[in-house]
Amino acid sequence: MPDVPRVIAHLDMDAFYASVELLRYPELRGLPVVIGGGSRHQPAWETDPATGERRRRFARLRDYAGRGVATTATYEARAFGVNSAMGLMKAAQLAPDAILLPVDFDEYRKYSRLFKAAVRAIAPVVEDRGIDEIYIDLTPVVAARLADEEPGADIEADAWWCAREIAQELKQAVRDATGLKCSIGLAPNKLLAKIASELDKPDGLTVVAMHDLATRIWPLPVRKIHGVGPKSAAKLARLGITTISELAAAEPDWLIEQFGASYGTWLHDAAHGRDDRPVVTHSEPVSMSRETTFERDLHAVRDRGLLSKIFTELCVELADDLRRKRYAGRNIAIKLRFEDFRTVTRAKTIAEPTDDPRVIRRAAGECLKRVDLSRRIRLLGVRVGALVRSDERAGERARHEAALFED
DNA sequence: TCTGGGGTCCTAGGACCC
DNA sequence: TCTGGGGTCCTAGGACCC
Repeated sequence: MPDVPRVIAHLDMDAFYASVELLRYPELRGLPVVIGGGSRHQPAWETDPATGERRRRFARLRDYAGRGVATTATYEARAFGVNSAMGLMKAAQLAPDAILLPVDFDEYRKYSRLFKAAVRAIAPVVEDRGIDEIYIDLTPVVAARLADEEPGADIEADAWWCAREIAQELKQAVRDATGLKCSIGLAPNKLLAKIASELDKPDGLTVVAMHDLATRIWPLPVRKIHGVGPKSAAKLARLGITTISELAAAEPDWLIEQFGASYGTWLHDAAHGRDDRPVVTHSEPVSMSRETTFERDLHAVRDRGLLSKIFTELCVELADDLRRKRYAGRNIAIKLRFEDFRTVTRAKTIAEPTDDPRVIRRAAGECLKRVDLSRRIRLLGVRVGALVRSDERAGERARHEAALFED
């Protein structure tokens, strides 16, 4: 095998949920469509009184009332300023005539499996980054294809050319398998690949090599770095840094002073495009949770019965999730969000991992007793952490019991 | 008429043990 | 009487991501 440079791809599905919905409702193509909210705005069939024609009736954003947010929007809706995570009430002000569709995760997961399988058939080293994006290590694929390269050839240039061809094949394979478009970024590492995939959305294919850093990456705002969120961006702005080039020019020692050793060092490396994280093909879950925001804020005393019912339901759903996926956990935690949006958590570690709804409910109930409940509550959540596989747990018990009889 | 739901990782501080 | 340092486990909160 020739010694090819490391080539990482980041593949991001374009407006994923919205695009899946357009496969189902092609008549909505070209219109502003927003996905989000509950399930009460399901499209319904109706008959046109004039023509007798059967057609679907879709909910409009202006008719929405509630606390939901937009999960995705088509590019036509984004043109009105609607973004994901925006409250639907606010989105309705910007685009009252936009179509509103409920989220259907089962359907999106189906398409997620399809596109990931299509990619793995070509390039098997894939890291899952949620339902609609993945990292792919193309290095072995490139190396295999350049195996016959003559010595002395420009391997570096050929590798990037080859990677671009593979990326084109990946886009076509995803399209064939799902009917959906994606954007791919190619770079020497995950950090740059992630930024690259966003540079030419939708349906993009962008290569960012190290020598493109100053021209393609440095002019961008710091917020484009995956790991710089609203808080850090605001703090950097207060310090006079808004672009990645300004961040790259900052003294590492000064960044460490401002942001601590770990984050400060990382910021400096990120601005210089340095990142050696591997593409991780397998990972185990750390925690599972269920939470719900109420339609109206609930009071611990006045709404006690309803609150208790919802609390138990969350525990039952969570236990079902754990059992279905064959996990159990020792750390039981609750989360509350109050009417003023302040969030508190309480946790309790129990002796043995559990997936039993009653055990979870009891431990969670004990956590709840440690919270001051004088304010009204808008969200309640339950989480189980410190997970182990249920089948391993049986093995662990057996080993533990066997150990008791040793010596 | 503000602000979902499901996650990961990090930090700081306290308890406890050696 | 005063005074150790390291390691592990745990909790609570927060930043960030999709």
